[in-house]
Amino acid sequence: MPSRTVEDYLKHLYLLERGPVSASGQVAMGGLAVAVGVTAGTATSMVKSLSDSGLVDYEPRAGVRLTRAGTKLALQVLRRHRLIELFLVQTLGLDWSEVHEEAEELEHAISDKVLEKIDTLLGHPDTDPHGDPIPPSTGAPKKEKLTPLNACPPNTKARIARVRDQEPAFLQFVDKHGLTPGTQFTVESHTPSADAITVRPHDREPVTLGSAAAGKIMVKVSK
Amino acid sequence: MPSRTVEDYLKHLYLLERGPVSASGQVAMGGLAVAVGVTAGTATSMVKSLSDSGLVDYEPRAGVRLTRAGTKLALQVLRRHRLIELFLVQTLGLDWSEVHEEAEELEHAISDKVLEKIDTLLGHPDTDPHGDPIPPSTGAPKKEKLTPLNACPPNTKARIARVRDQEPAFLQFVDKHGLTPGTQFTVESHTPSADAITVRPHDREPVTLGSAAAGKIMVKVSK
DNA sequence: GTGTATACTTTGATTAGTCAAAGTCAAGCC
DNA sequence: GGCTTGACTTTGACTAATCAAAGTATACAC
Repeated sequence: MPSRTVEDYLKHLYLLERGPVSASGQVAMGGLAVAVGVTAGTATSMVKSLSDSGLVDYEPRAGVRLTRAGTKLALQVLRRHRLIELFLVQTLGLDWSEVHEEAEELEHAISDKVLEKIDTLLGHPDTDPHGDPIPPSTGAPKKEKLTPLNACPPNTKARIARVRDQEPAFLQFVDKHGLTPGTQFTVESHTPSADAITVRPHDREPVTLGSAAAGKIMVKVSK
Repeated sequence: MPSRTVEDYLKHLYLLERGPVSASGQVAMGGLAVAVGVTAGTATSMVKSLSDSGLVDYEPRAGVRLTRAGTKLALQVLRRHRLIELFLVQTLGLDWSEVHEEAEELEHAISDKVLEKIDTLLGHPDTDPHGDPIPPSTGAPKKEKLTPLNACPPNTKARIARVRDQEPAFLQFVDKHGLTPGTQFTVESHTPSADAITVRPHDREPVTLGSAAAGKIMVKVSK
């Protein structure tokens, strides 16, 4: 049974590997250290020990990459995290802006038995409240082709699929303007020079976002 | 925020203080070490540090006792533990024989916010699935006057109030014969020389228990 | 090509929690 | 009163995880 520390490193490695910043598939030590919230030296020594356990491939000064075994464990952690988030929102009625924090703790404490009960109770969902895919109990999550909102030209009709940020303030903003996953909307205008994009969610007032914010919102364009 | 180790020591100290074996109110180091599952030396050094934090009073070679602050923390842990147990049984449908183990982990991971949501969802219950009182969010649990089943003479009519054991096998036995908290029953016979007591739960077949087993079942005698 | 900034690694120290084994105290027994 | 026994405490060592600071490598700039 890996320690919660190990689980955290693996989880963040997985997210960084598939994240927007990943170029070569190798994750830089600096980025990992920031993600996990430790100093660079700590990350180096921990990665060496993960490497000894066969969970990552590590090339000094080049970067880290999860092995198959490491990826499998990371997906299990992510599954727990995301099912817990959804459970907290749907069953216990917490606000979606606060469940990420809660799940950070619970993901290391919950047993498989309880997790599968939750999965059943929720009807085997495949995304969490932020639209992030919930990995199945074995294997990798299926990936959908999504477009960042800041890449959508005017008049695009699409559906919010995913909000890639866990900042409570941002999530509350998104919620307030009806941009939660599942919402249909139309791009009203997009002015790259002004760094702004205006969208009108279905049945709602239009809202204008800066490009950085819009980049965190992934959408599924209607055919 | 106390570590989970500290929480565990405090919780066990509380249970030992009120437990059947407590004579002077002071808890012996040996008993504490066994309860927490560490060696005696470890218990000694941990208790010294709890004493430095003002959570216990410690007299070397005499024993330990929770301070007011320590008791308060212990009650918070116990509240979490017992609410989680009930939640796992009622909301997620786990078997009562297995929830103790699950709650041992979750009690250290759950936030106050989530706990209060659970409390509300369950309708502010005051006992857990084993009949153990759930301490209120502040203050001590109110205590009910209960009698151990092995102290009941024949023809006593009573209600099962509490089952003081967490062994899955015992709990499954109790469940199978309908001796769960809340059940009304009559004592059919009690033969101290044979160390046996036979009870008939309402609407069920009679069942015979040894004195040790019966001593773990606390009942509320009908007036 | 040499130099320097930046990213990374190494080193040494620290903390929490643990165990095994050696040491000490106190109670009761002869 | 001295001895033994068992409970407790002390000591020394270990592991996992961490940081700060010193050391090293690489890439890029010129």
